[in-house]
Amino acid sequence: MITQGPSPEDDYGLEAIAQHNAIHSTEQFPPYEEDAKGLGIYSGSLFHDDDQIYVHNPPTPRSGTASEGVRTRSGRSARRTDSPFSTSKSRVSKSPATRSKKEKKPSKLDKSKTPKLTAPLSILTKDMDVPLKDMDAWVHRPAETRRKEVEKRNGYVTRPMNSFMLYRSCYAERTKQWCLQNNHQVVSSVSGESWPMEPEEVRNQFNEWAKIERANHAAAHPEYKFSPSKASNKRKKGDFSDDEDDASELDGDPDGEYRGGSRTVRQKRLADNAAAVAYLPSNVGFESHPYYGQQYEQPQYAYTSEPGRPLPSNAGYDGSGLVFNPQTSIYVHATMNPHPQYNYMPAQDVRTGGMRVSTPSSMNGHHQSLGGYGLPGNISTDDLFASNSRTGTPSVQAQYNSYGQPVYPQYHSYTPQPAYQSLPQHQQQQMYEHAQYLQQASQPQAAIDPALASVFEESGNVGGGREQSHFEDAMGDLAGGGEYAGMEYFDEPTSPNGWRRPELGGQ
DNA sequence: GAGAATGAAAG
DNA sequence: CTTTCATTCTC
Repeated sequence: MITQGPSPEDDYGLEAIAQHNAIHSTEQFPPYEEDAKGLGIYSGSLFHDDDQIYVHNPPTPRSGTASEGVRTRSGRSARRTDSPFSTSKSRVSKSPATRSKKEKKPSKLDKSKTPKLTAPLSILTKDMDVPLKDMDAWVHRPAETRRKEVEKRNGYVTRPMNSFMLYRSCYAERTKQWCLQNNHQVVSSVSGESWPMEPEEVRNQFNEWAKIERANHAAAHPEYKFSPSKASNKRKKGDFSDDEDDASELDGDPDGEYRGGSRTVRQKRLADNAAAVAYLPSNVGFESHPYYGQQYEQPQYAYTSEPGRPLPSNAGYDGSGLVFNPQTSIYVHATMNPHPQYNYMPAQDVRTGGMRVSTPSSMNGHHQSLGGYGLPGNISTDDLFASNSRTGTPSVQAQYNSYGQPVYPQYHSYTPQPAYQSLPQHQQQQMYEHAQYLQQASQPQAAIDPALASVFEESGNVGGGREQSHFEDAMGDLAGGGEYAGMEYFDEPTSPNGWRRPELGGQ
């Protein structure tokens, strides 16, 4: 991260926006050298929230000596996203003394392949024709489908994807297109960089999906238990006990010889999943159910999870806040918002008076409006049609996937105003400014005059004739080494995304 | 408990 | 190999 990159003088024509950012960011922050080209993500758009200004603070590996959080296997310091759904007790503190291993991994990935993003992928790729993967449909795959996948893998049960994996998968195609390469190392890298930049609502949405995915995965494979292989033998060749022990504890399934040692399915520890199974209907078999016939017609997504409030007879919920639909044997959505104070979107879809929802993902308790971020789901038809008329795209109609769920092409552009209508004046202003900055950050060219952004959009330069790749556009100063100009990183952010008030002198 | 290790996708 | 996060294993 801190690595002194080539520090090229060429700034890919991003001087304008860089200066713009610098103007805003250097006022209250010690000016870094990299600031000029730092392309501070949100630096210019100090995000106001009730008189509080938040600054996105990417991790600073060097400075974060106190407690910089988790480190990945590769030694990189993991960003603190503070997943609201993390069941594990914050694995936050990382003792500074424990740098026994490699403090930092050089990362063989070529630096030139790790572009510095100016905005999250949800913004950068919002106008691309490449459709996003319908993660909502994915996480709602019926158990039957899931079991077929297992059979296809010769009985191997994979782990459910976590929020980031879902995110990465969702944007993989667009990311590849955006970077103009098929290297998934790059996709992962870019996704990893984009993930902490994503707005709260976006990450919350993927956290929701991850939660749903986990629940449906557990429902489809009640006997599954994650059991990582003890193949730490690779490293500690010393304590090479044996992996035959694992074989002994196997339930004796015939199909277990494929992947070395890794037994992911154990029948013995059903108790561990008892909590998850407890609220399941007795007929967990559910092979004969037509999955999504009426699932989304039913109003169970309007339920709240207030403890004392009974749920309708056709729904139940567990401690995780997911609603289980017995008719489909599928978990639908979470009903609780663990961090409501971080939502700057209204609790209801103000565009529709909270009445209409387009996809189940918007049926959760959050009622987030993510259409602007190009996420599948949460896109009202109003947005689609409005965008349709704006962009001139041929009829944008909801199509349905094999699960009977609507899948919307992502033709719409970010039109934040409609979502703000019913908000208080000051909130409208906040969100508008925030959106404007994101919009601007996604289009460095438009930094000359943000008003021209719409012209850019409608000029139809998205799909075909782009002479220069986004990849290069967004490649910032590599010398920055991952630091955003004038930013401070707090090890204990006041919000899950690392946003925090800079306060006065701060640090 | 903390920290290390694994594995989810994918080409 | 590459990413973050969830989970389990190991001291």
